[in-house]
Amino acid sequence: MEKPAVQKPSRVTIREVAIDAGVSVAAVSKVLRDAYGVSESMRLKVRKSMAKLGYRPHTAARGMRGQTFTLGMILPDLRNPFFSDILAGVNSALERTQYQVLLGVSQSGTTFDDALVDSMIDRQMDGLILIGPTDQQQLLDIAKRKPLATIGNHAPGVSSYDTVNNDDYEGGTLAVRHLSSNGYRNIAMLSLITESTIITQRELGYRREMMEQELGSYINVVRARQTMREVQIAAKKLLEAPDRPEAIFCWTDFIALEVISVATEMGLSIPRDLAVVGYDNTMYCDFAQNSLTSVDQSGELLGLQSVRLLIERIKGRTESEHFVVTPRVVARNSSADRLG
Amino acid sequence: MEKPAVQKPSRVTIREVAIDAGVSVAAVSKVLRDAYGVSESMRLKVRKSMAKLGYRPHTAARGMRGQTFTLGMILPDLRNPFFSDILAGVNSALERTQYQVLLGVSQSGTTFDDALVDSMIDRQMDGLILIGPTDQQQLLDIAKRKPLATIGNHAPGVSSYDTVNNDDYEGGTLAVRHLSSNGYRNIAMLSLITESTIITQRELGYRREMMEQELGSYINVVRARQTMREVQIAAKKLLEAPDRPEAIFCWTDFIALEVISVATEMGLSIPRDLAVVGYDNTMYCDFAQNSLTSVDQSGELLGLQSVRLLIERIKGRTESEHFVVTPRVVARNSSADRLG
DNA sequence: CTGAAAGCGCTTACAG
DNA sequence: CTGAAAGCGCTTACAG
Repeated sequence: MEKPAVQKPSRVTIREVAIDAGVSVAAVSKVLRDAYGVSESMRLKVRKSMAKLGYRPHTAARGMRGQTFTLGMILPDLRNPFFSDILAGVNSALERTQYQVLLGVSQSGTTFDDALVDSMIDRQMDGLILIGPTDQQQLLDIAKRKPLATIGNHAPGVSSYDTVNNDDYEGGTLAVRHLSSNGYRNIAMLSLITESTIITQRELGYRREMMEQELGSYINVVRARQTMREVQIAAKKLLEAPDRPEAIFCWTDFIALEVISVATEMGLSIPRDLAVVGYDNTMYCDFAQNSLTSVDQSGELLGLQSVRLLIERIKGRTESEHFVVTPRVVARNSSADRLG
Repeated sequence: MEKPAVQKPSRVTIREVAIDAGVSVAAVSKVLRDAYGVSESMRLKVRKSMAKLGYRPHTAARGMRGQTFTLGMILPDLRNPFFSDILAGVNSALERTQYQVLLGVSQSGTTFDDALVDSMIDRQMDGLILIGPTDQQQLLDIAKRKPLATIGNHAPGVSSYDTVNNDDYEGGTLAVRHLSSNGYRNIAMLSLITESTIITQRELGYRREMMEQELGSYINVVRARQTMREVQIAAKKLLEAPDRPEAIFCWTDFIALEVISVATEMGLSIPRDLAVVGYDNTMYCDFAQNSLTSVDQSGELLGLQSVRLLIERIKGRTESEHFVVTPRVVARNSSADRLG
């Protein structure tokens, strides 16, 4: 390996701060960590020297013995604007702390990319926020190694890590109730091929509420992978069937938009010929050409809570917390009242 | 600060590998780094012990003296699916290397959030890929501290860092040429309030080609910030003017979709009453309800090249490289031929 | 309250 | 080709 071209302008270290302030290296370290056992006058002196010299703690060195004050967050992809909402919440929770969040994107399917998880642990992240996959064995293994909080993974019985979720069962219920009260009866669900507990819950909510509304004979759950091609095929199949549904409840907005696209290309009109409801209430729902009704699960709140719980756990909490927020339907034109 | 609850299962260190393999610690380090001066037999022995013990290098410790094999990438936001294309290219470039990429999101406007940049440097990232802001002074300062490559920043004269871009001037030119050849004459541009060189180039290409097509009298550049509200206001103002444009060229897809939304709500039909062209050719262009013509700048290629250049620079290259890819128009219904 | 010293897990000259 | 030793910039018991 050749010599790196980086010409380090010799970083200011804790030692130089100590000399400048006329105190010991240990003292500076204590001030840095806000540890107890330091007099006010020393604290002031040290802070002054830090500012004067432009001292910045060296994260790798801190990580060798203590914390890195870095949280790792893994997203399943970067296409779904829902993650932008979550991140907004994460950032606002981090604002007044020493922590920073660094993101990784795991392209894999039902589990997190082990290489990425390992790499975050190798980099001494203090804790992990994992979004998406719900392989319990993997999550339990990770929780053994690092403080962990998940988003989008129902595991109410787990004690070794924290979870943050919206009530997906309720979300499925609300979607059906909304469509039913707007006059739709033949309501299908376009779901995801996955082991994910959140998808399972949405499906369950859909099924139960269909029964509840005495629409049990219309229950129809079609599952597809999260690729454009597979979604198109699934949507076409639904729309070309002799008992074409009057409405389709989709597991995420992204997919709902694709369904609108397929329906439009088939000459169907939304919502006259077909109503569509999505999930996540992302910004694309608001566009007039979509005007997509969607279940809002408060991404920002989920992000905020995940950070709060994770930092608590890093600081020593050992019992688990499982935070759940109630979703709500944001009605738009794509599911307008049939009679209206 | 309380004691962290992490029960480290005592990581396998380089020392234990050395003992197991019956060699020195230095030897293991050399094998780890693929450094020269190690016999084949020793290399084999060491690798075997590493595998047997499940050794994983401790990134923070490596970072204290050498490299961390971590690249930092900063995105301006998570809403634009264009960044997903870039990341796909980044990942495929990284596939056969030891490097990993970690993402940060900087919400600020015309410069990168210094706190985020500093934090990546504090964390001993080996190099940085920065997307978006183009404050030259800031970029030059960063380049002094770390190997740097930018995406979406034209700086052909700079020698201290590398740049990767599409030819935004050509992109602006192509958009106008496409619209003009499809019969549109009164073509406005909806641009971004920014110092960004890529926006400047797109505007310049737009203006020059309008002149070239003898449409100079129609030149009209309106600038707005990247918020829904401001874009709506700007779009409405354009569409309510007495000399309403026949076509609007938007600086990114995202904004183009919002223009379609505003136009649709005003009762205008796309493309009969208004043609729209976007930029980035993101996946949302394909939806039938959008069917948005867009300038494709090959995000994947940009991501790939940025990694290639950055790693070269980390390995010691000091002259700069400025990679430019030629964009192309992907025509869809939103700009269909007026006569057709 | 304050500080000297050991040590975190590596890499890097430097001898051999 | 191989290894002993110093050191990267911090934190952590442990004395004082």
